[in-house]
Amino acid sequence: MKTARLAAKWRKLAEGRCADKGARLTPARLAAYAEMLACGRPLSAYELIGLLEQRQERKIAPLTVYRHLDFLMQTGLVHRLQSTQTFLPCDHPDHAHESQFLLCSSCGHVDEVESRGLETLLSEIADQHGFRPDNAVVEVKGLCGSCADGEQG
Amino acid sequence: MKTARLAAKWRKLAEGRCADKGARLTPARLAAYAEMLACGRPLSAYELIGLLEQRQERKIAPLTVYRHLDFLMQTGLVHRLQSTQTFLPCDHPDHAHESQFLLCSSCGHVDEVESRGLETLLSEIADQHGFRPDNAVVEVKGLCGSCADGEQG
DNA sequence: TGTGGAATGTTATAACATAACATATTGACG
DNA sequence: CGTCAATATGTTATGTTATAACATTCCACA
Repeated sequence: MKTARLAAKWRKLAEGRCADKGARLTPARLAAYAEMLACGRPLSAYELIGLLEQRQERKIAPLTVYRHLDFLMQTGLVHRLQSTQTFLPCDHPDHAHESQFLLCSSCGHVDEVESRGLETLLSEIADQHGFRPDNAVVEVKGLCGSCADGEQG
Repeated sequence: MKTARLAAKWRKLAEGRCADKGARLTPARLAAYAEMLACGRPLSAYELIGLLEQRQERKIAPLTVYRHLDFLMQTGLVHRLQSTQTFLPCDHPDHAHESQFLLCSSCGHVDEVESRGLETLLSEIADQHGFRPDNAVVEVKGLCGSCADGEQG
């Protein structure tokens, strides 16, 4: 199968993550992951299908790609952005974590950040409401540094 | 038009919000809003269509309802939950604000909370990354008080 | 009372996601 | 090695969410 090139470092990390869980990082799954890494921006499932079809010169059913995405999310290699219905490779695949995202509405760039402080505060807020939190979606829309600069000088 | 009953208090608030913006709270828009308030839980657009069709005994095109939802969101009367693709009437329609949500994955109940502290922290985090925030999606999934209690005694 | 902007109606289609079932691949184990 | 069970993939169809393009109606205001 013809796949996007994937730096050895990322591949090692991905294989490590899967091995930990007894999960199989098959060629098809790796191909989807590599394509996402190569792209460098969030992709919708159907954009990803398009890229993979182009690369592999064959039809791929949506379900196939959704299954790969589910797998990659379960292993923590990929995140889903709820506010744009897109998927993004994790920026810190070397450890499990909750993430927060800064989405630039101008250039589409997404920054993945980790703030223990924010997670703590969210827990406290939940607690105040008698709520037992499981996981939190935090997606901030705005302008990234470059776009904000460009806008006013 | 046959619409769900809407407490005078909410109606006043809604009319006030619209008047402020020179927006017209038409019967159809009011009907959609009333139906959502009457329901008491988040609704998908198509669920709302179903309820309205039942109430009014006629077909309603998706686009119609999406337009009403867009209007209600612009006026701040309704929020959209990104992680479930559903819509929920605002719990504090008497003032503009950013909201955070606690979504119970067991009973479906959603609590809308406001935390200035959280908003401040999000701003700080954005600032640290040279990001200029516009608005933030914060949706915490977990178990509400009743469901958490029920689960373990 | 006409007229222009806002709102709604109508039809069609795009975009996102999963169901149900068949087949193939893998790996553990006798 | 063979075979069985589990996992992964393929195929077809369908369900769900959302918008496009254009016609018509409503309503405030000159």
